Amino acid sequence: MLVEKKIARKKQIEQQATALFHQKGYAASSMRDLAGLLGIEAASIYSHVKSKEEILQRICFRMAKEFFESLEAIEQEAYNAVEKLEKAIVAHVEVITKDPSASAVFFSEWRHLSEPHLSEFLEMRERYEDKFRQYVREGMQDEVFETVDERFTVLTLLSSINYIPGWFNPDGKLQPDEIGHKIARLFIKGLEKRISN
Amino acid sequence: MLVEKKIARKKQIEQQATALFHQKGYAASSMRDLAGLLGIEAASIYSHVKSKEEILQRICFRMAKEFFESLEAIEQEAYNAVEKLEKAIVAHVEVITKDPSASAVFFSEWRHLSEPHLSEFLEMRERYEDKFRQYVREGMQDEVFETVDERFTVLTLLSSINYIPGWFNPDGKLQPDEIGHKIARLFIKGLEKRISN
DNA sequence: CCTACCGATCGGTAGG
DNA sequence: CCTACCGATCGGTAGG
Repeated sequence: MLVEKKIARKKQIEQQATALFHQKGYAASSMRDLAGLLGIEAASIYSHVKSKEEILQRICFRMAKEFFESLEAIEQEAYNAVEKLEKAIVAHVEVITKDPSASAVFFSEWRHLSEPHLSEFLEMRERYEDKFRQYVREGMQDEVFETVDERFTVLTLLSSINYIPGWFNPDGKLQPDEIGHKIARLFIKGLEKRISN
Repeated sequence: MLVEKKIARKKQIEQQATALFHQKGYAASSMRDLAGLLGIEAASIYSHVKSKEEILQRICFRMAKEFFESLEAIEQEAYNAVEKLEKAIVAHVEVITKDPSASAVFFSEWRHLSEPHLSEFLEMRERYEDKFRQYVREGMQDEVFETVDERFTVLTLLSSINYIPGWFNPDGKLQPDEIGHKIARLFIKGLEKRISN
C-alpha cells in the first residue's frame, strides 16, 4: 500500500531528525543536513512533512505521551506512596533509556516550539510533575517521608533523571532498570524519616 | 582611559549575549539580535570581538574558572569527606545562582564550541567531576557512605544541581544557600549508612 | 561605531 | 522525489 510506505518514510524522517537534533541541536540543524542523512534532496522532505517545526512537535509530543502512559499504568494499581514513587521513577527512566536521543531532544529542544504548542507542552509537563509531587505529599502524610518542599524535591529528582540521555550507554554495565532503582533508592532514602536520630 | 572603556563595552556585550543565548539558544541567536540589544549595528560588534563563538567561549570558560576556584577554596581547608561534599555542593549552587543565565549557557551551549576549545572544556568538566567522585570515595573508605557507583552518583548529583537555572528565582522563597544545603542534605542522607537496618 | 556590502546558507514553494 | 528557484537572513569584512 502507498499509504503504508508514506507512513514508514515519515517515521524514517522522524528518526533521522531525532539523531540530528540530538547531535547538533534543533536550531543548528538544517533541512539540507536532514536530507543528506536520508539520501534525498531537501525539497523532497516537504512532501512528507509541512515544516521543520512539525518534526520537532512530533518528537516532543510523542515522548510526552509515552511518559504519561507509563505513569497511568502505575496509577491503576494501588500502591503506597513509597512504592508509587519508586515505580514512577523506574518507569520514567525506562522511557528515557528506550530512546535516549528522542528524550534528549524532548528535554532540551522544546523551547523552540512555537505557540500554541509551547504552552500545551508546558501544561503537560506541569501536570506530569504534579503527579510526582502528589507521591511526595502522600509520603509525608503517611509520616514515612520527612517534611520537605515538594516542588523543590521533585524538581531535583526529575532533573537528575532527565540528564541520563547525556551519559547513558546501552552497552554499558548499568541496565535501565538498575539505573531507575539506584536513583529511586538514593532519593527515597534521602527523604525517609530515620527511625533513630 | 580608552582601554577601560573598551573593556567595559566588551563586558556589556558579554552580558547581553548571555541573556540572549540563554533565552533563544546560541545557534538561534544572531549577531543582529545582539546588536539590537546593544543599540548598535551588527558590524560594530566586530570591533570588540573576533567572532560570535568568541563570546560563547568567554562565557563558558569564565564560568568554568569560577566553579574551579570555588572548589579550591574548600580543598585548602581539611574537612572530612561528608563536610567536603556538603561544602562543594553548597559552593557549586552558589556559583550557579550568582549568574543563572551564564550558568544555563555554560551547561547547555558548550557543545557549540569548536575544537580545540571543546576538548579543553570537556577535560575541565571531567577534572571537576573527579573531585566530587573523590569525596564520595573518601566517604565510602571512611565507612560513612554505603558502597555506591561513584560515577553514577556524581552524575546524578550534579545533574540535579545543574538544572537549577531552569527554575531558580532570586526573588523566590528559597535562598541560594538554602537550596545548596537542602540538596546536600538529601544526597548525603541518601548515601549514608544507616545505624540500624 | 557606521555604511555598504559579500558569499553562503536558510526554510520553503512551484511545477513537474 | 527532483530541478529550479525564491526572499530572507546569516556571520563577517572593507573602508572610513
